Amino acid sequence: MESSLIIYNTLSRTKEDFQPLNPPFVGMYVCGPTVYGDPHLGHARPAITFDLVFRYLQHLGYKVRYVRNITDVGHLENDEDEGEDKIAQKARVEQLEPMEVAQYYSDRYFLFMEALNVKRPSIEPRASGHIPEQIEMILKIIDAGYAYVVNGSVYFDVIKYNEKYNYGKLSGRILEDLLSNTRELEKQAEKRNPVDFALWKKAQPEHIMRWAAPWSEGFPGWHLECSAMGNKYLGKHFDIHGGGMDLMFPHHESEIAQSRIANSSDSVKYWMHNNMITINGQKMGKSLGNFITLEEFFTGKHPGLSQAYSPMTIRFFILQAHYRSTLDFSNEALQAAEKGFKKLLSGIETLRKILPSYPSDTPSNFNIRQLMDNCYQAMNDDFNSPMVIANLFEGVRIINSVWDKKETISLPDLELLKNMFGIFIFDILGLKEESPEDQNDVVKGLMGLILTIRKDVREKKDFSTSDQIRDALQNLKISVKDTKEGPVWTID
RNA sequence: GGUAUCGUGGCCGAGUGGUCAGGCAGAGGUCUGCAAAACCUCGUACAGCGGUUCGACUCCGCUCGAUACCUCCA
Repeated sequence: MESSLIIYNTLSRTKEDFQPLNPPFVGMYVCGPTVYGDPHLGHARPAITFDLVFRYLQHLGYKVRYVRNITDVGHLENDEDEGEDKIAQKARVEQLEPMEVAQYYSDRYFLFMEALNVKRPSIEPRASGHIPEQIEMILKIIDAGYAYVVNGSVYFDVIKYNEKYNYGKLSGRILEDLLSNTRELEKQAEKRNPVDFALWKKAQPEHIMRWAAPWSEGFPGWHLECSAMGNKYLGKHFDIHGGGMDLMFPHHESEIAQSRIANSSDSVKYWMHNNMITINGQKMGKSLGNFITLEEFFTGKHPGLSQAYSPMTIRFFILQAHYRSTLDFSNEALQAAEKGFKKLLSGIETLRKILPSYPSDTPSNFNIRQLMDNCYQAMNDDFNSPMVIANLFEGVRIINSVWDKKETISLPDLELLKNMFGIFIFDILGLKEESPEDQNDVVKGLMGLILTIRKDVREKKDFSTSDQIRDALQNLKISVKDTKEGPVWTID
């Protein structure tokens, strides 16, 4: 395959040619959700970003194994929790088993991801199902001399690691700076150094989620699950690791360190990070209390929302920005996305009705091949979906012009255009038509009857009655447009 | 304070050393009984100040501003 795909690698801070380690196979690991709360807009961005990557790599012919974890081993939320496990705390509040909570929110996550037309990854491993692998990894790191045990907990020795390797090569951090910025807290008294991170934590008595390990009954450190599961399903060295920019430090930096020591090998060739979604310029996050759940978006039931937004509107909105840019949420921006998406969809409908121009040797007066090349070039340039969308809108303009008989299109070009729209809109961008309402036969029959009556009065030039019917339908959220081919109605 | 990313027209958002993003909103026009849709035309946009250059929104420096991460824990 001669794709000239280039990917921005956070590790080098440059765009690099994408050369898989073992073509045509590609291994991709993406940090998934912590299932302790309802999925919100912040979950949608990485899911859609890497869904785009997954889809495009597959389109190019790669055999992709895409692994996205489910973090169901509880983690702390913020300093208001007193060292209590995220999931365990929620469980106590709701009087549920921790795994019941994890199950519930995983299901919710899958449900909303499906609504966003995000493809299920090849493997969705759970951290709780990979405790032995994580313990094994810790043993390797201890054997290699880069971890130490204190009171049943195990910590990674960052200082020692940094003597030989570079702790900070991903995030641009410099260890000396990190050290000078840290202060001593009694909580971290077990650590030899504040920059060290936990591989295994001994569980406190109130901690519900716990597993037996050589050092104590406890639970694995947060960074470990991704390293262990990535290693298990993709091997020591794999192609792509993705996640949100907020995970770059310390999470991914620490993953690099652990894997390097445990596997005696670099773990990841290309690091990809999607940027954040902001709301009023601020990161959207649970701990900030400014997040809007996906369910609230879909139903419109949130004080900050002036209306409901469909899953495909959200998806289109996200794809209209490049994944490495911040994307600021507002009702205005989302409404613009909704209208733009509708325009794109109506372009597709028109495309289905278009016939090639007559006579059959009439040439097209525009270049479809060029348009398609532009789309591929945009995708090849670090997955530039906004550029693809811009070219699709150029396609919509052509479609409408041909429909209005203002431009001509040849049969081969028409086929090419249909092909292009199918590939880019549905296969690669993963958008789909939202059949807004399953109109039953009664509705269809009634509308047919009403529009026939309206047609009759229009022919008699009784426009006041005609407009009265149209206005009344509009009040019922039914729009009627009089086209050359007759009236067309849609439910808004 | 450190690290990183970024500051584009009313809004969202691409991109480039010297002709074009695109969407939404707005103005005018064509079409239409009207409306809608569609099509055509229209906007002294690139935070500020210097520098490099024949030429910078695009490269370099500084200033200002924004956001994320930088303590525990994940």
